[in-house]
Amino acid sequence: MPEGPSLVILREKIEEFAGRTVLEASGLREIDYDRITGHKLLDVRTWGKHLLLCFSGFTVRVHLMMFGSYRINERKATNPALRLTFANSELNFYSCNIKILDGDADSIYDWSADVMNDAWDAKAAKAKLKQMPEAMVCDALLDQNIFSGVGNIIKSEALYRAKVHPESLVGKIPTARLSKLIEEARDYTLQFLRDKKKGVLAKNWEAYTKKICKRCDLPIIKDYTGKGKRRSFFCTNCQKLYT
DNA sequence: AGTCATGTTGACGA
DNA sequence: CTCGTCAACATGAC
Repeated sequence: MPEGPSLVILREKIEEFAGRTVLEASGLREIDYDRITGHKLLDVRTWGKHLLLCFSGFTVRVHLMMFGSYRINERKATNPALRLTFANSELNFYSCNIKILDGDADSIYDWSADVMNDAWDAKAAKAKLKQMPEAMVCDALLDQNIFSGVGNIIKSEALYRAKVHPESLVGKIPTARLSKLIEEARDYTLQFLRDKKKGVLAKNWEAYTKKICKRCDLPIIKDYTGKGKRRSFFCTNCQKLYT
């Protein structure tokens, strides 16, 4: 379920809960739910794949990890990791990592690292990449401190669109090509959001899960790349390997 | 039924 | 200390 755009969709669905007071907080995790109970939800934000429920002086971070799900004014059969009960409404988060962070979200998060955020700063991303020349670019794209919100689908799509092989070393990629990749990461992430809303996400994949390269008709390679050994889909003919 | 997957952290041993 | 590997969490599609 969760790459950055999916979290934006979640945020948009529950934004209307901002301003309401939590009558009761409960769930399966080992956190202090009582700290939330009785407080007014001030804002709903996201930072990459993090959903941030903002209260005065603290922030509840919800991370859906790989299998997380949620229900709004509905319940699944299983117990939630977090349930927030409001007057006549409730939010349920299942199989999520839940953490209460001290302080306001603005003091914790660097919004310019979030590919989904208006404050996204491509130059800052490039500067961070320059600091890790020996890293494989497939790993760098999944680094949430650089490309917060980018996940494994966006990784393969951005690399394919920028014509860069996933196992390329960051420091060996020509600077113009690196800028192109950063731009594609941002642009495809925004397309992901539009496509998902329209229900055409998978239809517009050009590399992820594909078998044949639409550009050259040669096979798309599926391999587990980088330190993370995460699956990558790429065309060795169209995507240049910089080493 | 077994395998795999849009994610991340922490333990452990070499 | 650091690196790599594995385990853990947990759900649903095929």
